[in-house]
Amino acid sequence: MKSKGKAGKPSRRTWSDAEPEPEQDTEPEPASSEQEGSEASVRIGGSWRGSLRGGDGKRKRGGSRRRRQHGSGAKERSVRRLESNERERQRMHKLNNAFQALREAIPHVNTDKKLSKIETLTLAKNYIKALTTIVVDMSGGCLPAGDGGGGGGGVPSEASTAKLLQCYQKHLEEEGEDDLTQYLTHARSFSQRS
DNA sequence: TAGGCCATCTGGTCCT
DNA sequence: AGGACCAGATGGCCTA
Repeated sequence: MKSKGKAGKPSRRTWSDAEPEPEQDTEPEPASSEQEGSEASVRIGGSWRGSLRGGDGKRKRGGSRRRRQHGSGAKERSVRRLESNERERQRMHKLNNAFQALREAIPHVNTDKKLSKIETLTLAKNYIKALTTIVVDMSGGCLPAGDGGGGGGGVPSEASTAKLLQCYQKHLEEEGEDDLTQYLTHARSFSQRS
C-alpha cells in the first residue's frame, strides 16, 4: 500500500510555488546563462550543473555547448523556465499514464502492490516473450516445426521469431488480414483442427 | 535509518 | 526559434 503519488506528497516543491522570491534572477546558479561560456559549470552536490555532458561520454552528441540565448531578461527566462517545467511535467504524466496502461495490460500476481516502473518493464518483456512462445507453438502448421526455437519452454530463437514474422507477412499478403488478432484467431483454429 | 522509488527541476541536445 | 527528449540532481515518502 504504497500510497505514493502526488497526493501523498504535499510538500513536494514545485518551482513555481517554491520560488518565493520575486527576484527571479535569483537562480543562485552559477551565473545563469553566462556560466556556460566555460564548461566548468558542474557542481556536484549543488542543485545545478551545467554542460559537460560530453565529458563523460554520455549524451555526447555534437553541437556546441554554449547555451542558447533566449530572451535576455531575467523575467523572460523565468517565464520560459516555468513553461518548460510545465511541459516536462505533462510529458512525464503522459509517460506515467502509459506505464499505467502497460501495468493493466500485463498479468501479475500480487495486485495489492503497484508495480514499479522497472518491474512493469521487466514483466512486460517477459510477457511478450511468453506470448511469442505461445504463438510460435501455435503456428506449427505454418512454421517448420522443431527448429529449436519455440517450444522447449525457452525463449523463441531469433530465427523462429523471424520466421513467425515472415509467416505473418505472408499471411497478410494472401489473406488481406490487417490485424494480428485475426492472425492469432486463424492460428488458433488451425492448431485446434490439427 | 538505509535504501528504493518517485516527482520535479534543470539545462543540454535534437528535431521540426 | 521553440518544443520534445533526455539524463543528472535533489528531496520527499514509504517500507524493511
